[in-house]
Amino acid sequence: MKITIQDLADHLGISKGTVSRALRGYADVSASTVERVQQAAKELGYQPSAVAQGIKTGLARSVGLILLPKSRAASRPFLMQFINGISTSIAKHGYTLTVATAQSDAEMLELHRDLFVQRKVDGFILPRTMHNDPRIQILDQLKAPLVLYGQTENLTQYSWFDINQVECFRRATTRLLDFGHRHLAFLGGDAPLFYNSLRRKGVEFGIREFDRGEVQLQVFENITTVVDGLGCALRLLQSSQPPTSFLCALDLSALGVIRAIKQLELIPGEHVSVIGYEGIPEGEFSEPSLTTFEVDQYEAGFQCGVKLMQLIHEKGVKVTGTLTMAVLLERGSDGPVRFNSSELATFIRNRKRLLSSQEKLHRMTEKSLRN
Amino acid sequence: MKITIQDLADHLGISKGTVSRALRGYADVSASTVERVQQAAKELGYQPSAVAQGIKTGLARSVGLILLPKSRAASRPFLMQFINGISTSIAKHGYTLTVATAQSDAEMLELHRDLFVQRKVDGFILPRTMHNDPRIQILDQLKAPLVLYGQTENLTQYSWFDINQVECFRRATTRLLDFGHRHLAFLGGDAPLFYNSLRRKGVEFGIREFDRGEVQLQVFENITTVVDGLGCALRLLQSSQPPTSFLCALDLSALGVIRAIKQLELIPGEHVSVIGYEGIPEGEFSEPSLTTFEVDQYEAGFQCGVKLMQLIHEKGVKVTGTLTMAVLLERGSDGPVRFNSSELATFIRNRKRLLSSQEKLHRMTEKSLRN
DNA sequence: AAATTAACCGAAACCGGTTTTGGTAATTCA
DNA sequence: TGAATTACCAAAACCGGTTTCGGTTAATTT
Repeated sequence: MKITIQDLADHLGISKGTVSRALRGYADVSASTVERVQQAAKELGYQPSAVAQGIKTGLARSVGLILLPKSRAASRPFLMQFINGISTSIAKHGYTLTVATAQSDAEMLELHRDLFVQRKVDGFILPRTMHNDPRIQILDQLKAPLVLYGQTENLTQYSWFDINQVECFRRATTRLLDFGHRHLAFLGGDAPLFYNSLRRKGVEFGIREFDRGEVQLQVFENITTVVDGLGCALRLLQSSQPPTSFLCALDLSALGVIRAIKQLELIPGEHVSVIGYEGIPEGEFSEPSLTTFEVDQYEAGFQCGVKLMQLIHEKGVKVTGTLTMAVLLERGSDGPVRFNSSELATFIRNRKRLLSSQEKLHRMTEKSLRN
Repeated sequence: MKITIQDLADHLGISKGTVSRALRGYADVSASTVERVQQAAKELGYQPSAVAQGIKTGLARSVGLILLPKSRAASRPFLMQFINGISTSIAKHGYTLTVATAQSDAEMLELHRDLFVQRKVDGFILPRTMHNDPRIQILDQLKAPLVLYGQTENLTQYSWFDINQVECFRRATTRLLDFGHRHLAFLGGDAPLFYNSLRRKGVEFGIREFDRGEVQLQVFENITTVVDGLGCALRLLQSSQPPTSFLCALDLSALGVIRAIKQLELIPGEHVSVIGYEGIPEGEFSEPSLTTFEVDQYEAGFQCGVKLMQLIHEKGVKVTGTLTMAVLLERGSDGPVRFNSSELATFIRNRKRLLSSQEKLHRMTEKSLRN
């Protein structure tokens, strides 16, 4: 059925060793033979079996990416472009991407081990790095090449790629402080993931640089979805000391915050400011559009792929870490402070009280417009 | 470094053939030997190399999924759960998923051919089926096992899985007609993809069943993003014969339509109805929430995986097609017709004219509330 | 012209498994 | 008790490649 190297050799009347050497570009094959072999390979559609090649070279020519779909919120938006980036960079080396999913942390670790021990993959890309990431420990034992997308402890031992999230959130914070905000809330994401502490650290740096004692910061964690952000912001805004601005670790929660602000009949970007992070498409079309940092997920995947190829192919190569910046998209959800926290609290209280009368007015307007 | 079957055999003092037969469950190995081998394998952490196994069996134990990231809009939301479904079902057979991305249609075809000829994958899952899908033609030539996610021509020759989209859109249409709508717009998606004609057909069936001559349908295609839907709906609603309801082939465009309705100061679900398809998370939290059909992408991936495993392993197995239903989520974006098309047109015209005065009124309300 | 050297290629070993073949020892049957 | 099975396992062949080794022929050097 499928044509093998022996078929090709028989067809040409030469030995399969010579065919192999001709195709691999060895010097001890005459130019005319190389030409004949290449020609025949093309005509007969011969391509060497990656499986058979792998047995001798010890390489599967595939890299592993293992996903945990239960952590749905954060991994969904970035997946396609990240995969695209990885796939594109490793394809240059004849590599493909093996994607597997695990339903639990334990299964995830098992999968990493099994895929490598069974030689289904030659190395791994680890997204969503955690504190003391258990994947790293296992793969270290197996001496499996790996590249982190994200940072963690003992970074000098690994190749990694990441966005400088500390700097992003420092800038975002400075921006809000420059706008005159003095009551900030930081809505963190998945607490066990390393990014979360980086982003919080950025906020704290920004405040520390600036602080003359009058800045208030409230910190929350595990706010990962629109609903989380909505609920958290509703609660905070109706407290006695509401924040006048929100720094959100994730765009999704930022969109929830915007929704909360609107639900309270306030204007996001005027009465309350919001800044997100990630650059998901929905942020562009929300009302107002979301001020956020746009992360190039394609580039992230691409760089991770490049680094992994280096680790696998260039022996003795040193590990490398790369830190890049995300782009701040200055859009409509933040701006100069209008009220301080106390004023905002009063405003919100009054508004609530008058909501019914406003509703009534609204209805009247509606009615008058109807004909 | 890595332990091989020979290492294990040496360690046990038996031949590697016996080790292999013991692990594969052959009958001509004594129970005690099987026990010893399994024990030692576990202790030494031996797992056979999938690469080496593959050379004899001719199988790579991997299935291919090739994505076209340029068609970003439609493939993004469904990817994670679809991959999860595939991966979960094929993992039961020791299979993994090989994901690759192509930047053009030509590259996509090449990739399919190469991955199969190089034995990197044993078969393919083809999402987003097209009319006369060129992938099928190529894979047929190679006799590569394949499963379609979606339908196409000559369906009896292939295994496939799909949602009964004709029925979904027939029901959606009937629903709107029962609500009293008589002016419908169908915003189709990617025209070359097969799903698009199915969904349109469903709409047409629904109308034909019902029609007493008074139903008007406008059909559009290639409305695949929020922006597309927004633009299209804005234009239609401001025409002289605006539709009172929108059937959208994609949730994303439906969200755009909702936005357009709100931009015209109309209330979605009251003044104008919208129904989407796919069940993306954003639809749950839009205002109003989107009435749509929820597609179980995990299940789709799972079934595609199951069918592909059948094709690969059970020789002489017949191809099978499966059609399931999506669940209609009756939410807030549709409802009984309030105005007919002419009335709606008038209403929108008046509203536009009065927009400035309403704005003024609004501002006054704002002001009065501020203190 | 003889001796080297270079060019080229076939043969064989090898990679890590699976599967077939064949042989020995123990058991069962006549 | 001898013959025929049966149980078990070692050895070898095989899968489809890669790579090493060694030999033949032609070209170059002395």
